[in-house]
Amino acid sequence: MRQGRVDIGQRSETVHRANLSAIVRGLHERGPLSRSDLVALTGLTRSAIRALVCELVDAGMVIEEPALRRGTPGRPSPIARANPRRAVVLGIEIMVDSIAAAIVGLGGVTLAESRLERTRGSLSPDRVVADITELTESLLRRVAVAPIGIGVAVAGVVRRSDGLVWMAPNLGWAEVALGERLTEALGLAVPVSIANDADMGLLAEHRRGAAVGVDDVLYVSGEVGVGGGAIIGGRPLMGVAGYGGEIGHMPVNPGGIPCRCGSTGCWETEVGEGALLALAGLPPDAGREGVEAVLREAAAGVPTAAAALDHVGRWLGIGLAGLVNILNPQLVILGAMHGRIHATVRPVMEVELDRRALRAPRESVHVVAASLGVGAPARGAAELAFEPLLADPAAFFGSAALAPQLASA
Amino acid sequence: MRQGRVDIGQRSETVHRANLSAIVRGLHERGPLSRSDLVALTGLTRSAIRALVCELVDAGMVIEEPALRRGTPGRPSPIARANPRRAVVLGIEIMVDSIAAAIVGLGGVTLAESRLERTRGSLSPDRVVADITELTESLLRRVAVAPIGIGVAVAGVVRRSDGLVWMAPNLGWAEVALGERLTEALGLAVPVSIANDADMGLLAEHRRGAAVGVDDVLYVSGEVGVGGGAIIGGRPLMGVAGYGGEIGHMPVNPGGIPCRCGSTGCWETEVGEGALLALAGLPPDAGREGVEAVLREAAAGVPTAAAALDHVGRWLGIGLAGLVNILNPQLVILGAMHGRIHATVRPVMEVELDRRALRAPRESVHVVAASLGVGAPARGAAELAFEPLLADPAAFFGSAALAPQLASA
DNA sequence: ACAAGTTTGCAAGAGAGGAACACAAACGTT
DNA sequence: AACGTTTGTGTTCCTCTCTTGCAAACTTGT
Repeated sequence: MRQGRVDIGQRSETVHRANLSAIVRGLHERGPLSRSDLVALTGLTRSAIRALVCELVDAGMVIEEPALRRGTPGRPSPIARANPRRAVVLGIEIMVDSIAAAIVGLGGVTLAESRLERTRGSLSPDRVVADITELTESLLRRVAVAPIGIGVAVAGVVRRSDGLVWMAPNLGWAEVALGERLTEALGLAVPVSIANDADMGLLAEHRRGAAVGVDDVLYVSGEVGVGGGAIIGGRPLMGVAGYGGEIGHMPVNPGGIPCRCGSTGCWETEVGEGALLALAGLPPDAGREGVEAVLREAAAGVPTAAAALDHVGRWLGIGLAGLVNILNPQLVILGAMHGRIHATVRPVMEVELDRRALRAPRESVHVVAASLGVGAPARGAAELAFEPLLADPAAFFGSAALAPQLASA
Repeated sequence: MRQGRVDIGQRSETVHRANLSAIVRGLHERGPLSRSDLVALTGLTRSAIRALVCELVDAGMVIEEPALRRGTPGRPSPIARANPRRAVVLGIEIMVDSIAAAIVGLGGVTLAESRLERTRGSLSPDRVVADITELTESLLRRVAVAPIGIGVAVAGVVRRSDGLVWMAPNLGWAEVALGERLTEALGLAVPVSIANDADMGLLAEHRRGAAVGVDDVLYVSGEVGVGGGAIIGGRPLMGVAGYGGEIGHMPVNPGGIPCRCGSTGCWETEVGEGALLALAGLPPDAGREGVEAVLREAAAGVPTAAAALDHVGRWLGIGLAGLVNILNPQLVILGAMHGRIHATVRPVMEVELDRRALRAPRESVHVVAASLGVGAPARGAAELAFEPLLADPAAFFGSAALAPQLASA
């Protein structure tokens, strides 16, 4: 009767699950909360909160601390806090020039992290999988807690369902079954979720950065390519297969420069790192240092550098205008290269935005630079890996996370 | 304690509400279902379904019919069907050249409808409100049932929260408080929801048309302007203020033709009705008949007409490629003018789409013409007006909809 | 020390769906 | 025409979960 599909009917058990979820999610996302805070957050009664919190304490998910006097009248309310060592996840990022991994505990605490710098273009799937295995095993040895999930952010177009990396031009990958390969290589019997790096950068900003509490956010992250992600109505924009958010390849100038995707005049050809470096007369492989050099030169009054930034800023505004009209976000976050040039190009960008976005959506949007720096995708990937636990904490009551069960050990 | 905000905590009452909602929504969207269908749909037990259906029958929302033999073994299951006269809504559309209203009953049956043709540009807010009042009162007199909600689709940029029409260039409106004015003029003590016409056309297609069961849909509807809407992950893309979906004003050719929005090279300037007519050498006010003339001429081999369609088709593909990359929809529905020219321009459109959309999202998308014709926005508006009832049927158990309570009467 | 205000803890109560059983109706076979 | 099989209803009792109401605990301010 109850086949694989989602049953929309609800039962008392569903209620309990949802309420446990609300508490754990609240503690994970907002930090420690008193019981009365939880009453206010959920709208449940004190008795219900008491029972639920006790259940979570018994399961080890939550630690309750005696109380603390806040100078307000009334009996002080005990503080509940997520137990970071009761459930940890592994957040991994595979970027163009580095690979990083972090172990994050419930509540969002980073317990350990490590990064390998790599030169661009030298990242074969085999090598990456080997690097990640090594990073991961050393981190897990250090922390000695078995993770409940693994999230991976990768700079490419990813099918969410099975973690197939359809295309990652900057890594030179095509159709790499990264999900399968990592599951096998790590040998940990937990789910591995693969996602796009920009989507994960956005998730990190939404949980821990500039977009906390904002339900309609657009994220633009320009590294070698221009990636992006969006949160619409509080939920990540994924699309039917999880390929959504590839804003770098929207045509903004169809008669323009050929793009490596096969089209011409994609946004990426006008606002990508390559465009900025080329206009500034720097070699295309100058990378992040090249961008810094352009910013320095422009500040020093070098005309080509200033013109390059002007061009990129202008086209940034043009593309954002379209996206603002389509998505009506409350916030636009510029990450990576675009975050770094934001302060400089802001005036020209806003000229185009003012001119080309419809007045109504224009007035409801703010554009800011990302607040999290390097490592944001890994943190977002960790949040992704936490999602099953946050959605149904009771499903994890049984698993004793404290016994490390490494693949090699 | 339980202030205005949404409490995320659940209680047994929530479960009951959700289950009633699932049943009513199922009957409304899918048509009559047997009790055992409802068991399969919800995953609840027979006992629970029985109790819930009986409750709905007692409230008059649902009519249960004896059974009917279907030639399958087993005891026949009684058929539950939504009672169309127990709850009706008013769906209204304000388009460039006509105003229409329909009374739709629970289950999606149109009980009465009426349309006023108007010449373009002659639609002042006062006149429109008066026309709607008249249309509505005559329909309500005919049906003699008081509506539980009113939905209005209007060809303009609308703020959902209060029904402010921020801008409707084709009607010549700016900042018209349509929600307030209609609430007052109609004098019915029920909520009036205003929305964009394309969003409502899409909602109609999603509930009753080509997009039934599809959770990621993009809708493009070109009339005088080019409007659009999207459903992402099963939910309408609204954005922070409900302005989302204004795809007509994404810049696709920033050095191109000035757009009436103040920008240049908006998609609308390349694929709007105005562009087609101008390229075909017809006057800009030739309207829908002009488009038909262009299609006829092209079929007859007139070069300018063919070239005009080629241009529009090509740019249609270019813009769709960007949108497909951004949203990764499963289905693109072309409504209004774009639905009519779809069959003709399909080849060139697909050339651009194949070339400019990334392979992964391109392969997961189908482009089709709208399946609902004239009147789709009004049907969508009716669905919008039903939403509160579908979300919480029990809240409407008290109200006796059968006593007509007209404004004038 | 006392009053006021807030929160905890506990026990009883109410709402809602689940499980199991008996029974009913239709189909196909013998 | 009688049989068993299948599918589904109706009913009763049970379990789960949150709410209600009351007394006690704790802090602040007078």
